[in-house]
Amino acid sequence: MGPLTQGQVESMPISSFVNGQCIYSSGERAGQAYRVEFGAVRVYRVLANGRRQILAFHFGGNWFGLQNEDLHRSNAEAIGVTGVKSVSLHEDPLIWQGLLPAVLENFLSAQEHQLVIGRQSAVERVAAFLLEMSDRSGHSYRLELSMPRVDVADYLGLTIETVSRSLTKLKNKRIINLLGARGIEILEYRALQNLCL
Amino acid sequence: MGPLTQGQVESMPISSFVNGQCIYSSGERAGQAYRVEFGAVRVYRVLANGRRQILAFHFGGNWFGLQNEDLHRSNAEAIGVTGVKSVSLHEDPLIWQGLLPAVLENFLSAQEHQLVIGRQSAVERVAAFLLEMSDRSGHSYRLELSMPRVDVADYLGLTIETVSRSLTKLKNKRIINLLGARGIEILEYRALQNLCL
DNA sequence: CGGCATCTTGAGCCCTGTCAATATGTGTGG
DNA sequence: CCACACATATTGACAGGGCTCAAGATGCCG
Repeated sequence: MGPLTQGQVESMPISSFVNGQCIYSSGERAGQAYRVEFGAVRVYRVLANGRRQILAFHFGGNWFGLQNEDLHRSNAEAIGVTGVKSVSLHEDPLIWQGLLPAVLENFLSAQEHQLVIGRQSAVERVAAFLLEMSDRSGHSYRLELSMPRVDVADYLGLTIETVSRSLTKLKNKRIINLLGARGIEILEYRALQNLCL
Repeated sequence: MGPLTQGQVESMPISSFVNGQCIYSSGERAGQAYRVEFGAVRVYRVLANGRRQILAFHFGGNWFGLQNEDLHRSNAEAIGVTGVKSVSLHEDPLIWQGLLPAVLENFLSAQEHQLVIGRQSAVERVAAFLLEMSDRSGHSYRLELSMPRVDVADYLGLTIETVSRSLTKLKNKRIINLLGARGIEILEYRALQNLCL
């Protein structure tokens, strides 16, 4: 991803996390950039009343935790067994050059997601989510979601019940198939795309 | 903002735009970074069915249009009479160094906004919006919104009717006062903050 | 002062959240 | 390999917040 950081990152050891383990949390001192090696990561924020919004999911190769400020404003947790490499942002100011593409990518994803949660209905959001997951796992038609329904809901700004109902609707329309609790089979890729228009 | 770009930008001429005029639009060739000199800018995307989501508002000093890809994915329009300076991103690759803080700032704003449109009710969104506008105009208690209701609605993922009703609710609670169509007087700053928790 | 855009208010409905019960799946220990 | 227990997911009934459609009010500019 970042050409300049390539060597510096590759030489770092992998930190391993178990399911649900915190990688960093809000209020902590920042100063590291992280890259997922295996597994998955959720980055989220919580409102005072307990409502949670997942800002992004990160999978193998994705960078996260990129920020200038000294304190973290969000939390990052492992989803399942997860490996992460990290580099310090303070030591070498030039490190940012290599990370810029990653920052822009994260920024673009955030904007993309604004559109989904701002202007789409429940089924449309779920459809968009399935497409995103499919695309990020190499456009595969069969995939295992790495996160539970709660995470999907908090990512899409919905409740787990609505997510579940939306999935059922898509299943009844023969657009997808549900394989167990986490498995998804996409039967009509185009139909999903049409829902996101 | 960007120390390295300071000189290069200052020497650029100001391009002027009238209300509603397009600065760039989706599909166009990118390659410029823009900075608002006076006036305001809305950056938005439109879904195929016509639904619009405003991703961000930009005011004096704010950078926008920052992206790596060759094509724009969003539209930028002037709100009122607006002046903009721009620098080319291709000529000098080092230009990005100075722009990095601006990118991170835009990224952070996008995340902040995800929380608002993902997990807050109508009144809460409007309250958050008023606070944002107040903060960005120097924490003033009296302000003139530079954009019409439809822009506020498309920014917050609501309809103009709901925005209007939410403002009325805040007025009835003596938290704000409405001064004409665009004027806002904040009576209870803390009350607004409490709504956004 | 008149005309038009913008904003507000009202009535009704639908989508999604809430609360509650049931079902499914997973992992552990016998 | 099965039984049990717990976590996770689905389904149902109901209520409420926000959207839609429609009318009226306000403000702005010529």
